[in-house]
Amino acid sequence: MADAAQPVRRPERPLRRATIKDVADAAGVSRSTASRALNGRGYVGLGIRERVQAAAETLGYVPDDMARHLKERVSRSVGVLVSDLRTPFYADVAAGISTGARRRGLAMVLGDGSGSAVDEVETARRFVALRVAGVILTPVSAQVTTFLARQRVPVVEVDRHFGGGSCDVVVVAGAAAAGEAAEHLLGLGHRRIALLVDLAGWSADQDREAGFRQACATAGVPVDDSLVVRCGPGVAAARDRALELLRGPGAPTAVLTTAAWLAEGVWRAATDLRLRIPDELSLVTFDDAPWMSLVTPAVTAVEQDGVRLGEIALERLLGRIEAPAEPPQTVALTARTHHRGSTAAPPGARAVAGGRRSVNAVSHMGAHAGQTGV
Amino acid sequence: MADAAQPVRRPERPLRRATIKDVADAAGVSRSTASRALNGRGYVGLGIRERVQAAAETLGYVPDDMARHLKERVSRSVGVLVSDLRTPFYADVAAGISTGARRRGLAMVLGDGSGSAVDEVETARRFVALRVAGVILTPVSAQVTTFLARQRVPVVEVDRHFGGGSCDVVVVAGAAAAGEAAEHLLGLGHRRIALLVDLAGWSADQDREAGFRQACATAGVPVDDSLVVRCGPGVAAARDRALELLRGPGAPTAVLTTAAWLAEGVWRAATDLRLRIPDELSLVTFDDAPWMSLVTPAVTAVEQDGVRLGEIALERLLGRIEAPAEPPQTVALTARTHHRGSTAAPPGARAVAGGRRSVNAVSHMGAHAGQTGV
DNA sequence: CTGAAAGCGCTTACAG
DNA sequence: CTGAAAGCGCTTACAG
Repeated sequence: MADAAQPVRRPERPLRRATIKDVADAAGVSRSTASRALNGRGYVGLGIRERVQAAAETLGYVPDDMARHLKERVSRSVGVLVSDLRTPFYADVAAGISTGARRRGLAMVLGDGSGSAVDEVETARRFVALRVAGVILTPVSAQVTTFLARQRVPVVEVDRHFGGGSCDVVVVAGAAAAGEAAEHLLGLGHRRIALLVDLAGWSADQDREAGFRQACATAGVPVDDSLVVRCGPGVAAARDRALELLRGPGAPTAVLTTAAWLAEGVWRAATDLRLRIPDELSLVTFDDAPWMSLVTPAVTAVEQDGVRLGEIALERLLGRIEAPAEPPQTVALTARTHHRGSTAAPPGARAVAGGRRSVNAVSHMGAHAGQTGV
Repeated sequence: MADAAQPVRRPERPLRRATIKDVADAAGVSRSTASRALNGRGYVGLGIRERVQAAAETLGYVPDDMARHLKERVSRSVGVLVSDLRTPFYADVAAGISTGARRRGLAMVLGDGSGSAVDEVETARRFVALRVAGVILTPVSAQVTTFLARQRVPVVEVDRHFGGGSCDVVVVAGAAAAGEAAEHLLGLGHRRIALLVDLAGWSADQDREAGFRQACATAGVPVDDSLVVRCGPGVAAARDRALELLRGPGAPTAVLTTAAWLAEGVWRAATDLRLRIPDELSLVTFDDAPWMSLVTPAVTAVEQDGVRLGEIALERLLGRIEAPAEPPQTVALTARTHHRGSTAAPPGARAVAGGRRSVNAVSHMGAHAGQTGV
């Protein structure tokens, strides 16, 4: 009996999280009024707003987005799916999206791929279950984009594309940058230039290869297909392939790589072979990484601004959400090249150049010399 | 009239996403039965399950997690808040959490701090609004943890701690590693060893400083406080401070840094000053980065396995969610040091060592020589 | 074994 | 200006 008479002790911090009903009760109003007072829509009596806000504050009330979303049918989150967060480029993309999302009060749900297409779709399914407003991804196959399209979820593909023009795409203008890199090397007098691309065969690498070949064709220099090598994944694999390449009889005098890890493989291989850069081997790469400006000589690199790519992708996604019916857009960012010390005329250029060109002539022609050969 | 007689054309892909009611209707059962058939709980008639699943498949049905969560009162997502995704260490932590989360079917909601405590709390509030099951963070202040604790959200602090033992913590055993690094340098004969730490003053850096001082004390070598320098944020700031330090009259013969970007600053400063490493300056750092094994000489570094840290943090969080009342735990990972070429005896060691020690004696004593001085 | 009903937390017409 | 009611999509006792 005594027990029954005791008032139930309300724990100071209830295990149950405060709901709008708690806030309404504390403020002495209805749930409707509390809701209106809190989110500022609709009329609310003088002084009521303050009272409700104070109650919310006291109770540490944080509205449940799930419930709100359920009612309002809108989402305040975006899904992001990148290949591998441990790769700085992808981390930068995620960082760019994150910054924009924070500014707009959006939550970012992030998944990183295991590389498998099936896992990607599984992650995308979680995004759909979470009812994200849209998805930004660096696709490893067409499957995710197709799945998401079927679910009517707006999609933006970053860095490479699989959708075949069926969704928005944000990339780096790789063909142009690869062309300029090739022209630079051709201008220095290189005739045997190797191109190392990711075995995965992303569209980004296809673009760059096309730009490379175009520049060579324009300069009238035939491309030796044995010098276009696909390798990966991972630095170790790249190093092995580079070792084969550089040690062979028809070794190139210059290498262009399409990713930082490919350049790292070449760098390590060159170190292994005691090949001096740039005297014996010139190196240019896509994807500027911190180490490239720390080593000696520093490596000439095409910067791909992942952060900017992410920011733009988010803008595109938001634009798409606003206007779902508009035709898909492809945004191509111009890449910036950091010219550093890893390129020079090929060894024995004076002799090899023969009737074509003297070393001095070459050096006067500058980065775009290759084009004068048209 | 004719119009009214026309059957309404159902769009092939309705704009409205399929709900469980659509699935139930298509399968000719009630919503309750459809729900049971789909999630495997409760009885369901023979053949019914298959029929419902087929209907779900056809309609591309993906259950709404928000609604499910609202009803079940459970969350299938975790919040992660790191300082800056562009810093490889934090990206690694996020990657480790992501991998574990994917395996467990959890979504990861990721925010990266703007560095400001206020923004951090704002992001944490979004996590609470999303009703995440728990939060893992690299805190910049005690505020977030306090806020989250008040909201009864389980928290794990990674890399550093502010909670004062009020929440779970997963860190690298920094004091021990710093002590070993100091012993290594002392063993080589260095007496003027600088310590560069992050100006931010994280607990991680405090630990390392303590380990460093302890090792020096044990070896009977007084620490010159002007050699303990706090700098940041950013490589440029670190480089400037390193320049001052290395150019001064009482310049150190060795430097220990607590982060990759600090080491980068020192490396650049040394390059600026044409200081030869390791002959004129020894360098040891925390936070192994790719460039450290690419430069010449390669840099001796204490590896902090961010990925592993993330994996363990997630495990701890899940453990905490299971057992909310258990006392908080601190997990300290032993750090692994990669000994490379950036350390050597100090310049003029033979002369300077004087009555104390000969260079040869030192080199025979190995990495732990410092301790023999006790 | 199945389905009608209740309810998770919220917001929004709508009636007063 | 306010509050009762409906309803977002889902699941789970519970009655049949």
